[in-house]
Amino acid sequence: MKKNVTIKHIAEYAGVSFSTVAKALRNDPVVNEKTRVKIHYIAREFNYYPNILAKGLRSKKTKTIGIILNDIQSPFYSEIYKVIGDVLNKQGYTMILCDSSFDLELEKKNITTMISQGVEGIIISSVSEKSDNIQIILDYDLKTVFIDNIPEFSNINYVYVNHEEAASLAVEHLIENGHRDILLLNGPEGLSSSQHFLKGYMEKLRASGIEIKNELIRFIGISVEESLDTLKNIFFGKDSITKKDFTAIMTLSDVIAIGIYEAAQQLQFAIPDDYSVIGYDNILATKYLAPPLTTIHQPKKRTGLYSINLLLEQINNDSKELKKIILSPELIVRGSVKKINRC
Amino acid sequence: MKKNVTIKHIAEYAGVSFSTVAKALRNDPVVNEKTRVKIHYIAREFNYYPNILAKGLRSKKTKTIGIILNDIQSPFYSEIYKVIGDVLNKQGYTMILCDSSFDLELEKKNITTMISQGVEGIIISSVSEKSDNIQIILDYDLKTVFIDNIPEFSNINYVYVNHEEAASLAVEHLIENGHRDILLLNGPEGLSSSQHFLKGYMEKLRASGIEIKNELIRFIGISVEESLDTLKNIFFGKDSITKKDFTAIMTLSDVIAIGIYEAAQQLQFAIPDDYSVIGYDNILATKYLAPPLTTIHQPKKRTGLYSINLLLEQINNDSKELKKIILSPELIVRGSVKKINRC
DNA sequence: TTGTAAGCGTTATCAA
DNA sequence: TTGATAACGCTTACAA
Repeated sequence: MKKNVTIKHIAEYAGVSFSTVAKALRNDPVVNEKTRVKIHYIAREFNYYPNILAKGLRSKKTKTIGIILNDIQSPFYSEIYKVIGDVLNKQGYTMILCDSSFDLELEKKNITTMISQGVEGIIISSVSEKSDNIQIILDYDLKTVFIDNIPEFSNINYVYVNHEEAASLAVEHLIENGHRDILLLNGPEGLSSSQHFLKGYMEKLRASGIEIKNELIRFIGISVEESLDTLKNIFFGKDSITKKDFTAIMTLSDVIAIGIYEAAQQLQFAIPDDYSVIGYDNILATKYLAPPLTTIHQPKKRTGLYSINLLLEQINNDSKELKKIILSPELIVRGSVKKINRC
Repeated sequence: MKKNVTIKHIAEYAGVSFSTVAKALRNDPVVNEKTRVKIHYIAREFNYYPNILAKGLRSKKTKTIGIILNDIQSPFYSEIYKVIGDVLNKQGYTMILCDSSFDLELEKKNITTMISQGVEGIIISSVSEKSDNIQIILDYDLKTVFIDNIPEFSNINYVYVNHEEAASLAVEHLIENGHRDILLLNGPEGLSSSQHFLKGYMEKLRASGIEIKNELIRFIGISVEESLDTLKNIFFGKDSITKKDFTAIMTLSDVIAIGIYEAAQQLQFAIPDDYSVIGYDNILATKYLAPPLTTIHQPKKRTGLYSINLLLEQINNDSKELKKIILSPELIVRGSVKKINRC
């Protein structure tokens, strides 16, 4: 790495003191117009890059914010942080992105790293709703917006899409189409989204007078593979239920739903003729699947926008005011649910 | 933000000097085992988070690396930086992610920000192959691995998937299936990937004795929308060509191909009966589209893995050795190409 | 309008 | 084995 050009070098060359350079570079009106211009010119000539570390160390302004998610590859999250990144870029902030992979230890490491890095704030989709990790954030008084779940702490900002309502919407649509035995391919059991989703599933079923069967509720990782494996086991008789025990499948994520499409190919069943399927998230590709996936839309762009605006507002106004935003999901009817007549 | 706990606070409480604390925290064997343990204990009690800014300022080791891409939301890139992030996390590095949106000015800003942030190295998919931006990187002697294109500078590390070969593979497959009039929905004209891809397209056509028609070559943004718009214009007679002028479409990206699927829905044509389609990248969802998309696979995981390993190697060994890796794409035949008999 | 000096939280060197 | 001190590059009073 080449030795860095600092304000001292510029000062020396310009024949002024380094604090004058500092002021000139910040366009402090106190400095003479001529010297200001000259110093800017020299800085440019010398390829001067201000050292954010030094700046941050002194002023506590690092112009950096952290994003901590459980799966940065997921199209769901990437749509969210895309808009966050755009806003940040416009405001001169940089974004540190971390993946917790649904792991509390990793999440803890990510949080402490963020603190060590001196971020001005974070947006986090936490692994759990009441872990010690959240306490770390609270203790440190780190400016934070939670997304995708609602931690069980009152003094917290969040932007949340109502997963319970989403599950309710899905169950309702399935029931309207004659389904009663609905296999739920949920996310990991420890994940709060899974719990909210489960709650919506159960309550809607109960409200409709349909018996809840525990064997139809599965907690799996959010991936094509785990979804596929689950169905394989069922089809190959390695499971407590058989392929006759349900007529519809709903999932916590479109990615899991895609796993069902893969299973359909491998196990030779038809969607929606053999099983109706409803996903969740409404990621880009779902519209073009065969058949187009009926799913529950999450307002991802708004989640991103609201969360970053909330965070920036807190940072800029040093505000302590709590903001809680709950967004509603929306049913998108396409072609993966079929009306059936029960005997 | 709460006032930070520093080694000075710990030192005071422990009744030792702060430099002893520093050594103890780094497990320097020179310090007495008892004091070492005591200091670690206190640090933990006090919620001490080492200040990376100060550390970086002093030691030049920020444990941070930067990733600069043209579209962080793209499933293609996200698969790449997912593996990069995993490796980084394991090694105690953090990742700054920036989006250049195919814009040279934004890219420049991203690069200078990275430098200002004191990253130890960057992985970049540059907008162009010979911009001043690359010169900035070279001038600063910033440790860098280029991906997804090959800048026209000799002293550079890269991991590149041969786009020319990819286009060639696509054209070949189309020709084998009887197609001669192949609409190319390429990326932005200024993008080097587009140029490589174009070259492969043209050379394969030429080698096969097929006339190259310039009207069949289109440079568009990599998005569903622009792809859709292009086809709409053609269908609505707002273009120099008509819908009869081609029998197949190939694209620089699966995302563009998805735009064709959208167009098929809106404009009521059938894939592959009316048009054969070949994509590029092989992103997750393509396998489940209707019909499953025939595409050219890019080894994304390997691109990520090789590039981060290359970079880390450079950083850790302070090596100046140049490494150039070229990976080969691979044709994935699925259902979106149909054999036709020309009259 | 410009310069001086202290300090941010570390690391690293040298002395005790 | 521990402590004092300078330095990293910047911001920010305060003095000139």
